[in-house]
Amino acid sequence: MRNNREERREGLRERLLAVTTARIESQGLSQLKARDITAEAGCALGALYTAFGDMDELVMRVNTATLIRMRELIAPVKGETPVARLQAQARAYIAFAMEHPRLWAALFEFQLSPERALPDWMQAEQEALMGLIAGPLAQVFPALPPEDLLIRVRIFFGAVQGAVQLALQDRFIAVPRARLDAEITALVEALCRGFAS
Amino acid sequence: MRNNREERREGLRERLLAVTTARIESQGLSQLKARDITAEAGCALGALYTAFGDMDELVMRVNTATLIRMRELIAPVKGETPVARLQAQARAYIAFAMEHPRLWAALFEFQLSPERALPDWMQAEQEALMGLIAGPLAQVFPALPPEDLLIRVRIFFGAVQGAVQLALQDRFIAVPRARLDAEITALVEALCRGFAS
DNA sequence: CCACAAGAATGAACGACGTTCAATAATAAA
DNA sequence: TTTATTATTGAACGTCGTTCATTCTTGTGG
Repeated sequence: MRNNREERREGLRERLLAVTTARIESQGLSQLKARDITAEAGCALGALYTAFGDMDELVMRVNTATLIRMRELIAPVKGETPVARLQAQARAYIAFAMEHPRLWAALFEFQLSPERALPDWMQAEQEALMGLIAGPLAQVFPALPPEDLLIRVRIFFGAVQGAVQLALQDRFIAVPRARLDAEITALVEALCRGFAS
Repeated sequence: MRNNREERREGLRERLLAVTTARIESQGLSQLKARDITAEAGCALGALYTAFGDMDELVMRVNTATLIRMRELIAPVKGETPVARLQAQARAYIAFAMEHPRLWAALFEFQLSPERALPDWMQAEQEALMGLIAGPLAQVFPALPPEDLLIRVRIFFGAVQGAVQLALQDRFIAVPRARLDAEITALVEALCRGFAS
């Protein structure tokens, strides 16, 4: 049975992914150890390397799954206007970040070795997430050529992401949820109104 | 001679700081090793721990020095209006980030263990850097109460920082320097005009 | 049902890392 | 010069990710 083999292999992969996701969510990326993961998953240390190339790949699989979860949350968000839609999307982003702070933090705490290439499947998901705001942004800036829109999307996404990150992980100035929502909503409004279309 | 002792001790500290700074700048934070640093500084491995508590403290000293360098570059920047000044400050920030990309990246790549407190001297320098934009921002938003201004400063700083970071470290969409300057200048303009004062 | 080849799982071993500390060397005091 | 104090040293330690010879399991042909 070829089937049986691949099923077992896939089962191990899924168990490892689930355990790793749970451990990142409960203790953070920095506390992640291969020995803890395999012990909790009920397999040998070396088994991890039969399912994934290395720890980096495992973490990137978890992060990609996180990006997918975020995309599935943000994609259906609607709005009466393109701007209202972008604002609602930003609030959905905040909601996820506050609900799963360590999973969300792992997205940027993880640093791939500089010489290694980002896997296609992760790059694709990053672009898919950014693609969610490309549509509304194209409506807000109808005169912008496609290649300029790519840059604008990144500036926009980076601005929202950076503001949320600084607000949420600042240890000294606690920003209440409602206040953060209001600030980021205003931020999106400002970006849409203020940029040259 | 008490003097002689402290001088030697301080000399070692400065040599280690200089070597660490140079190594971060040339190879990045991820390639930093205690053995390399002490070998290049001409001291024993253990000597590092007579000068600094651990590697984290050494890196935070370098990062704090980087924050100081940035502040010294940004502080004298003037502008005809508060908004123009903020824009010029943002461009100075970009200039530093592009001139010293790995030193700049080390500022957010470094992650202090969650249970450890950020040292006062680093927190103070972070606040000093943010304080540079508090003045102009207070002029732009004169009606904002002081405690709300603290939050606004963080949203503002985070947005610029996030946009620059995503633009500079994106491996697929290269944003030319002139274009980044223009985008961030527009971003600052939009933030100042768009937010409720 | 058995024997056997192919593949998967195992965990001891490896090398690299940050950190520690008993031993040594250097320095100031007597 | 002798002695007490302090600074420096680098071997050793514990922990980590990763590898790989060995063992066990599984699917197949007689």
